[in-house]
Formats: sequence, structure tokens, C-alpha cells
Amino acid sequence: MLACRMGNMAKIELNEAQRRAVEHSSGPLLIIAGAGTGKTRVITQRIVRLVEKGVSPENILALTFSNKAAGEMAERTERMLGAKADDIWIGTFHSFCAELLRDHGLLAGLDPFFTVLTEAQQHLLLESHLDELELRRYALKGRANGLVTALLTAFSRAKDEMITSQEYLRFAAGKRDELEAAGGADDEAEEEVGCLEEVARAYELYDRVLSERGALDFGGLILATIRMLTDHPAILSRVRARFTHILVDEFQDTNFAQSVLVDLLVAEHGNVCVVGDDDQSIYRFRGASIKNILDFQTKHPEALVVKLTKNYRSGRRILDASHSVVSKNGARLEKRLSARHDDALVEAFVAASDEEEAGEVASRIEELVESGVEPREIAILLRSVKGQGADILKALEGRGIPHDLVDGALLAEEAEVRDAIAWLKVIDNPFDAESMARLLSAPPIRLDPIELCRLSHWARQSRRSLFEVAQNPSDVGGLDRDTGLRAQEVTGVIRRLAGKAHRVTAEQIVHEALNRSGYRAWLAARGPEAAVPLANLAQLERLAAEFTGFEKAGLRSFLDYVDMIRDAELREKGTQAKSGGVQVMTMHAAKGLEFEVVFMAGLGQSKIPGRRRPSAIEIPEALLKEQLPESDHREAHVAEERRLFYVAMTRARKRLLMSYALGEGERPAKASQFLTDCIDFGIELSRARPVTSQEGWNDEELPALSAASSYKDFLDINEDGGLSLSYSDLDCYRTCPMQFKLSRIYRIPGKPSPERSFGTLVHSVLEHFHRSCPREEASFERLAGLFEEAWQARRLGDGTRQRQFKQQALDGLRGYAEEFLRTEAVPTFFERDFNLRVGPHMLRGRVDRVDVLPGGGHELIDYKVGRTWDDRRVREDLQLSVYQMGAAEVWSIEPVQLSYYFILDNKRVSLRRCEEELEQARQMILEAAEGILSEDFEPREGYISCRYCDYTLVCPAKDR
DNA sequence: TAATTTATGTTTTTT
DNA sequence: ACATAAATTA
Ligand SMILES: Nc1ncnc2c1ncn2[C@@H]1O[C@H](COP(=O)(O)OP(=O)(O)OP(=O)(O)O)[C@@H](O)[C@H]1O
Repeated sequence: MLACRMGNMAKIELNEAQRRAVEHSSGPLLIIAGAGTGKTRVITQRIVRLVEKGVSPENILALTFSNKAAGEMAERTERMLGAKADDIWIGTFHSFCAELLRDHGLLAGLDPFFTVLTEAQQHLLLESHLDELELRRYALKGRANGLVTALLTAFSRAKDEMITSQEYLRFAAGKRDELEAAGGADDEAEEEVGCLEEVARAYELYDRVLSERGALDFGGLILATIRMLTDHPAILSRVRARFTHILVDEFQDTNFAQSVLVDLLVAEHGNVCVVGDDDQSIYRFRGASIKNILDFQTKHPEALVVKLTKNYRSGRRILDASHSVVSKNGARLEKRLSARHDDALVEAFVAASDEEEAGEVASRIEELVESGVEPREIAILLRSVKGQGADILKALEGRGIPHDLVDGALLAEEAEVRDAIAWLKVIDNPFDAESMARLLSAPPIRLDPIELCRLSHWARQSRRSLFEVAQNPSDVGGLDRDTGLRAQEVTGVIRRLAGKAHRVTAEQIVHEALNRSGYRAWLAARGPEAAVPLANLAQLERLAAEFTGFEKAGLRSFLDYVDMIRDAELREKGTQAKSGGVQVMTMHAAKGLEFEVVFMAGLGQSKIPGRRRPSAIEIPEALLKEQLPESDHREAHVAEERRLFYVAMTRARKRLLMSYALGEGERPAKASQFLTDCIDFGIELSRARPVTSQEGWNDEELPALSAASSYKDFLDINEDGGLSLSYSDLDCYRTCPMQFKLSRIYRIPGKPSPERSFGTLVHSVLEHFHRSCPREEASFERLAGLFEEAWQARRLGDGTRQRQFKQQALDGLRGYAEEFLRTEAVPTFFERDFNLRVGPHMLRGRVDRVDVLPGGGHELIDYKVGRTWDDRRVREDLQLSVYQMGAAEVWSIEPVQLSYYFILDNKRVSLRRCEEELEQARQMILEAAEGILSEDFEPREGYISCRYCDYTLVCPAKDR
């Protein structure tokens, strides 16, 4: 059978340029393979020809970037050459280096039993050693693990550029000397040098920890190989003798270190064939250096250069339009692709909103599919799936169009994995209410939401945990008997597992939990549709096994590890469902693929090119060894995004549809400059059909209404049908309706956090201070004494955070006391309540402090313990408006001034709302109350709000 | 034209 | 929260 295939494939057609590239015998060869010009065919054929011409297969080395690319190349050569192909070395740069190091490492004095660390393991190692350094400059701000991520990215980039930690340290020391020589007190330069030193020290520490462990990271594999080959000429010549013919795929994506490695390998025989397309270089952010392909001819003047320009994929119009985009880049190898066919249509449209754009894309796809196009032959390419994918997926789902999100599955975000995590978290800590709530709602128990509310409310009332209440379900009024029994049963399973958890490894407990919980069995019983979830659970077990092997730690650490993987967005990939539907993916993921029809959506100027985003820690340009440093970062960024746009366009065979949305903001969004290039070229821009109300929203309305009557039992509703809410309830709903549902209706308790404890502490200390001592007796010492007492009484502890906060708080309180003694305002009321009527609703509020000012007017003060808000936040804030109305209508006090007092910064921000603003506030309150009554609990995923939310594990919006 | 205010949008991925 | 691009003002 093989022979038969070989016979067919051996006569593969090649055009003239392809043939030249394939037949070229020895010496350097640069194949500039434009998009769709048959690069794959040429590489495979070239390998075949080398073998036919008598080159021994084991002398051939073909290097790729991804395992996938290596696998495909191996498969093709196997098909052509049969068993002979087995001896050809086809692999990634990294796998090649790893093998060389294992084979020859001993000779070079290296440990051949080194391990290669995954990204997550790199995090574990660095994180556990970082406190040895006592870094001060880079505070852990933003995302948790932000510092570790930033450092590891920087180390990885440094290795791409062959910069060692020693060089980094030396560079930092040099800068320090310069600074000192200059004398003077330049704070900014001092800060910069300080940062440099800290990064350098962390880099040195990281590499030391790795080598002590006998471990290498990915960049380390390349560097160690280069070092081995340079330091040991004997090994180098053996390797050179072995690999006499070397091919490198996607050469435009090689980084500096990889190019050095290739140079080292081919220096003697010069039989190096590199294939790539400078116009498709889109991985600069991970070290790809387009310079390698641009300078190949300078490095190898004798090289044969073959340009493949006959495009076998796209119709003429597509190629012409894409050329009008990419040709605007300077510093590119000029090439003009020619089309084989004329069957191509390029269109563009603009929509009013993202939803409308998505709707238009979906309805055009519907038409295409009806007219006979295979869904799998249609792709939707986005700059960012994370940011832009939701609307598109929703539109496709709404119309029942089958689709696959390519490469989108992250293990830690899959619903079934999150269910399993909930089990594990409860096993680790039965008082974890959020996890317990998820566990009870999930299979196999599948507690009805209303029953969960009953349990949870009873837990609140009886001051017990959800777990304890589930243990004694008969106490819960109104609970369905059967439900109660199932909940009770599950607590037994959890207790047994918990009893075991601290005696066994993470791997074992994960395995047991999946089985004993009945979760896996429940899935398995669902049949084929559960194949993907089951695979993901198996993957979770695999992760636990790997973790156990690496850390020898228990369940708690494993759970932290999984949280870290999620927070740092490390790509532990889950299994992806494949339905053969419309292919939704990033433009990056589309590289190398082709489709009959391509939609490029979300093409606003702010999305592509968007703004340049410098990495958190940039490698100093002076350390780079190539003369690459781009003079203009913005220009380099736009050029890269232009190439990305070009890559996306050239994926289409026959139809290309580009679109963007104006958006609902005050300023209409602008079209991407690349889309504008297309329009200037002659592509027609039309207007999307506006969404008709029935199109987008056919789902969900009914179930929400039917559920409406049931949740009413858990809301505080008065006789005339209005709601009774506290200001904080209102604020919660406005932040995220789903958060409101989980915290106020399901009554899942929030998680205690140091910030929260600090906040309540400061509030109560201030109340006590003012109530207990008149101005004559007041002093900072008195206040500090009360603070200290309260601190002790609450046992807040003295960790780093605690000490830091304490210092800040005392500084702030000193200012507070001074201010208090200086002014003549008389604090008159403390923690004073009101209950304000707004329409049919009642809104409760509590004002921290009310002062009578010297002129006789009143000032309402609310303490804030945290960073001072910016103007905008204060302007748009609702709280003081509510207080102003409350004071006026309930206490008959018209305050002359309302203030936020930011205690830690000792700053007061004051305002007074005018009637118009108060009316707006009333409207907002009514709107929120209506939303609650109509059971609108749509999650609102905000950039900030999700980060501080206590309910991310139960939140349905976070399930993939 | 330069300075200031206001609105906007928060990636991409492999080893 | 924060940086940055665009719009507005001096
Ligand atoms: N000589 C040829 N005659 C006919 N078809 C060809 C020839 N060479 C290549 N093709 C076809 O051209 C198409 C594009 O080839 P391939 O996917 O290898 O492109 P590519 O160069 O890798 O493109 P890109 O860089 O855009 O991914 C394939 O369908 C391939 O079969």
C-alpha cells in the first residue's frame, strides 16, 4: 500500500521556482515562500530529492517550531519515503537540543538526566525562592503572580537574545557605577538602576535554582546546546558530520539564539536551507527576529535565493487587496504574488455595535451555509478571542450555527474541571461556602437553586456553615426531603475524603475525589457527549500526578497551583470539542491554514494595530546582541500588526469579509488603518443591517420570567411591591448582577480578606474615638492607643502585609487627628442610619459621621480605607448622592457638603450634588431595583470587578 | 502649537 | 488601575 501511495505522490507537480528550490544541491538556500505558494510541498519534496540523490536520511535535519509542524512534516515525508523517512531527524528546535544534550551532555560535563520545566513549574520554583531576595521595587501589584510572570517573561526573552544572568548583573553594576559617577540625586535614574539590579539578581537566583535542581527551561535548552557545542569542538564536529543537510521551517520566526545555533551547525558545510516569509513574521513578542531572514543573503552571499510567488490558494482580488496592505511596510523582501484563479470576492462592512457586527457575520454565514458552503470551510478570525470572541460565539449559538473555538480550551476554565475543583476545595476546607455551593449545584447532586437558597439562608440564620447545615438537612424549613437526604449523603462522602486528604498525595486525592464523588460516573453515563469533559478530568488527574512528582506536596498546594495556573493564564490546554463547524480563532492561530471563506471581524483601529503594550519588564536595548533596536517602537508595532492583518487576509480562497463596529461610546470607533488601506484600494464598505429585536434575543427571556416568582421569597419585598435594599446591596447589583444574586440571594458569604478586616477596624476605631472622647481630650496618641487595642483584640496578626498596613494606617490617623484638632467642625452623629423611600422602594444607608460646621451647616462624611479615588470615580459615584437624599428627606438635614475621607492618604474629597444629579441618582436606583425585581442577573464581566469578586468559582460566566 | 482634559480599552503563543 | 490616544482648550 505504501508503495502504491509513493507511486502517486512521487509525481507531485512543481512549478519552475519550486523545482529550482527542490533541486538545488549544496550550499545555502533561501526560499522566500509567499503566502499560499506551496511551502509545505517544497520542503517535503526537497527532502525527498535529497534522499533520492543519495544523501543518507540520517544526515538530514529539519527543524520546526511546534510539535504540530514537526508531526505534519514527518507524516508527509513518511508518506513519500516510507521507512527511509524514519532516519530523518524532523523535530522542534527544543526537542533537537534536548536530545543533543542527553546524548553528548556527559562528555561536556552536563547532567544528561536534566528535566525540562513547564511554565507552571518555572512559576513554582521562582515563586518559592523569590522572597530570599527581598525585592522592593517591583511590588506585587495588579494580578497576583504578576511579578513572577513578568520576571519569567523577561528571563525567557533574555535567553532568546542569549543574555546570561551574569551579563545582566554586569550591566546593572555598570549602570550603578555610572549613576554614582554622575553624583547628584536623580531619583528617576536611581529607581531605574534599582529595578535593573533587582531583575538581574532574580535572574541569577532563578538560573541557580534551576541548575541546582538539574532543570532547564526552554530557552535554557538552546543556550546550553550552544555552549556545549562552542566549548567542546569534538562534539561540534561530530554533530556537524552527522547533520550535513539542514532545513529550517518558518525561518522568519527564529530568534537570535536559534539563528546562532543554526550558524554553528552549518558553518562548515553550508548546506542550510531556510524557508520563510518575512511578510508573515508575527511572533516578535516572543523573540522572533525578522532580521534573520532579511539578512540571510548578507550572511551567505553565495546563497541561492528562490522566491515562490505563484499562489495556489487565493483569488486575484484577495491577493491584490492583501498586497495593498502589506506593501506599505518598509524593510521587506519585495514580492508580488500571482493568482491562479479569479473567483474571489472581497467585501467590508461597518456595524453600529459589536453585537450587530457579530449578528451580521452570523447571518451571512447562515446564507453561505444554506448556499452549500461547508461550515468547516468558513473561518472567523479575530485579533483577540479573549476580548472579542464572546459576541461572535453568542451570535453563532443564537442561530444554531455549529462552530469550534480553535485552541480556546483552557483546562482550569472548563466547567467540569471547575466542578472538580469545587469538590477538592471543599475536601480541603468544608467551610468554603462558595465551593460548597458549586458542589451542591453541580452533578451528581444538582441541587435546585431554590433549595440551595433555603439551605444557605438557614445557614445564615443559624450561624452555621453551608456544610454543617447540609449535614442536618431536617432542620431546614421548607426543604424538599429527598434533596435534603442527597445533600446529607454528600457531606458523608466529603468527610471521608477529607479524613484521607492529609495522608495521601494530591494525585491520589484527586483520583479518589473524582471517583467517590460520583461525578465521573455521572458524566460517563451521559454517553458520547461527555467524552470531552471526561478527557478534561483525566487531564486534571495528569496535572495532579505531574505536580505530585514535582513538588511532593498535598491537596492544598495543588489547589494553589491550579489557581496560579488560572491567574497567570498559563496555557494548560484542555481538550477541545470538534464539531466540524465554523472555525473561530485568533489571526495568529490561523497562520498556515486556509479556508474557502474568511471573516475578519473586530477590525477597529484600536484593536488592530491597537496600542503597543510594552512588557512589564523590558530588556535593556544595550544588552541586545543584534543591531536590531528599533528606533521607533510604535512603527515596529504597526508593521507587525500589518503583517498579522496580511496573514489573516491570505487565508481565504474565495471570499473575504472584513468588518468593524462603531461601538456605543461617545466617539465612534475608527476603522483599522489596514482596513482603510483596503478601502482605498477599492474594496467596498457597506453598512450592516441593524439587528431586529427578535434576532439576537430569542433565548433566555422565558426561563428568566418563569424563575422570577420563585426568587421573590428570598428578597425583602414590602407590601406595595417595592424592594427593601441597603446601599451596599444596590452597589453590589450595579457592580455585577450575578454577584448580587450569589451574595444577596444565594447568600454565599464573601471571603474574609485582610483589606476588609482593616477597613472595618478603622471604621470602628474612629467611631469609638469620637464617641468616647470630646475634642479637649482628643489626641493622636489617644487614637493610636485605641487602634492598637482594637488591633490586638481582633488578632489581625503581624505578617508583612499587616505590618505594612499598620504603618500606613497610623500615618493616616496621625494626619486625621491633627486635622480634627485644627478644625472647628463638631462631629455630631456617628453611624447614623436612614431609610429612604425611592419610588416604591426603601433604601437603607448609614453615614459614618455628620459634622456641624462653624457656620451651622452640616457635612456628611464617609470614611474610605484604601487608595484615593480619581475624579471620575468620585463624579460618577452614587453613594454620596444617596446620602444627600437620605439626610434631606429622612433627617431634614440639607448638608452643605458631603465628603469622602480617605484615611490612609489623609485626603478629603468633598462635593454637593445638584437637583439634576440627584434625579439621575434616583433613576439609577429605580433602574437597579427594577432589574432585581425582574430577575435580571446577567453577569457583568468587568476588568476590575471580576478580580475582586469572591464568587469566581461559582460564577457561570467563568465556565467555558 | 502646546498643554490639558476626556474617553477608551485592556493581546498574540510555543517550547 | 492605568497608560495612552484623541479631542479640546489656552
Ligand atoms: N505546484 C503546485 N501546483 C498546484 N498546487 C500547488 C502547487 N504547490 C502547492 N500547491 C497547493 O497550494 C496550496 C497552498 O500550499 P501550502 O499550504 O503549502 O502553502 P504555504 O506556502 O504553506 O502557504 P502559507 O505560508 O500561506 O501557509 C495547497 O493547497 C497546495 O496543495
